[in-house]
Amino acid sequence: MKKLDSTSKADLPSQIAKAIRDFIMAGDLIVDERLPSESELADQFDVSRPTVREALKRLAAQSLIRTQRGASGGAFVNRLSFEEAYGQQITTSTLLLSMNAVSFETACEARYALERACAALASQRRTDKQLSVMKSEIARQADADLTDEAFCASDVAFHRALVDGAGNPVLSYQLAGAVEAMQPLMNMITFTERSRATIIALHQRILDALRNRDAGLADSALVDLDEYTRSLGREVVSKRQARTGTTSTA
Amino acid sequence: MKKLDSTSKADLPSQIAKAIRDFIMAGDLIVDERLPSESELADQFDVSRPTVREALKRLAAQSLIRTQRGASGGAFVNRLSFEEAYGQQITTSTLLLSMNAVSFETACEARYALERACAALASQRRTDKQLSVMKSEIARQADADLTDEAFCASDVAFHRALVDGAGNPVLSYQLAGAVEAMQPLMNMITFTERSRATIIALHQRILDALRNRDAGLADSALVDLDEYTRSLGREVVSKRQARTGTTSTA
DNA sequence: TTTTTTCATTTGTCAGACAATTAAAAGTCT
DNA sequence: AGACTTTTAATTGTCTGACAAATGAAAAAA
Repeated sequence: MKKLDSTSKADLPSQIAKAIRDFIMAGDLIVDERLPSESELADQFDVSRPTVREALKRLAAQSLIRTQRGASGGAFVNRLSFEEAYGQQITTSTLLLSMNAVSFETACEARYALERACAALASQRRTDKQLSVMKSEIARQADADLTDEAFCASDVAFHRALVDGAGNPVLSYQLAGAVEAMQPLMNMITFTERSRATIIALHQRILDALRNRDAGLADSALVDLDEYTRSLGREVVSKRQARTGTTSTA
Repeated sequence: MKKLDSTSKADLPSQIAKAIRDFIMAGDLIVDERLPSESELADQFDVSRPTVREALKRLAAQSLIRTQRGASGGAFVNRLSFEEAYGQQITTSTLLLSMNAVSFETACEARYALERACAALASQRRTDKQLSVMKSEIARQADADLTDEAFCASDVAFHRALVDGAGNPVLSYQLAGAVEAMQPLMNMITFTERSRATIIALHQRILDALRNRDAGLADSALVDLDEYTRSLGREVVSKRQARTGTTSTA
């Protein structure tokens, strides 16, 4: 049924995990189907149960399977939900950004490039509900008592509504990772009263454009927001360099 | 140092993995730093070594750590490469598309929306090397003996060069997942001689536009390619429905 | 000093055991 | 018969202990 490559130098759990993963991805195991028990798998692959367990844990870490204890328990092929996929994407993106020292400029550019693509679609398809979410987030952002973190969170919610306005779950999924992963970077930026007002005004321009289904205005507002966000980032970086003399970009 | 939430109902390896992952993501463990040995971790978390091992395997499955045997071996924080991130993104995206029955239309729309965003940047930044890659892929696609799979692979290579032309690794990373994940769907489409010629002509238009740094022409060529790809998809779906009477969208 | 050997450390794998959980089967009462 | 309770078997979760394999470092020999 399943076979291992005995010539491979990879450790056994990896090989077993790969074999099962290939099985699932090829469609030989469908969603909610039960895998053989750990003991049976151990027999099939001719390894011990702990080895099989490690392989299953690897798959569980990727949300490919879920396990259940009990009489009719076992490992089941998991229907990957968009939510779980978000989580993984965010984890991966966050690490990529933090470890590969992607510059704020690069991350910003990618984010707004994707958002502009969404805005073009959203200007056609946005629902009233999404407009009202954006409106209420703008109202929240105007609260002077808001902490920087809360301001950023509201910002994320606003942009999320914008992205969802495109009505394309694949785009929402792709972008969610980028936006969320950028939040630690965004949090490092200090939002003065003046910069908050500027951002809110730009948000309002985006909202108005979407309300009027004007893709061109939405795009130009996003371009301006892109440029403004980058200038804020540059400011923070230069200030820090002046203060510490470091050249880190992370 | 590290603590577990004893009130959580999640299994121990999950909690341990989360604790270590949070440690890494917070920057308390930097790249290439060595984690305590499995025995030491077992003592710290007050669990047995196999339990720790399962936790480490989960992290290894996410490419967060790598392990090495031997005297000075152990688990080390892994520098997540874009390549590894690609792999994970592709796995996740493929499963999402295959299991959540995203329609061909939706996937197509997302893909070309992202590509158009890249093309705008690529028209400014593309290098001669990327242009030559695109040119040679077009030449390959003109070979009538090419199998459909090889044609698709060449198509992916062409679009990859286009995306890389944007010079933004974050965008490349985001899009790689979408494009690769769509390949199984694309492979299902039968490419007639006529459709191949049409696609090649559109590729040529894109190449010419990028060569002349004309963002507008590149965009309109991609819009046309988007529309043409979707029409091919609709054709295949309607033919299949007529033949089998199924209404599946996957 | 250079090479070889030995050794301690660490992960990889295994075997076996017991606990916790759960659904189904068996039993019991009305 | 039907509803409820108890038992039971299956399965994963976790632990203990052990040995193999790899590997770098220290010790010994040339």
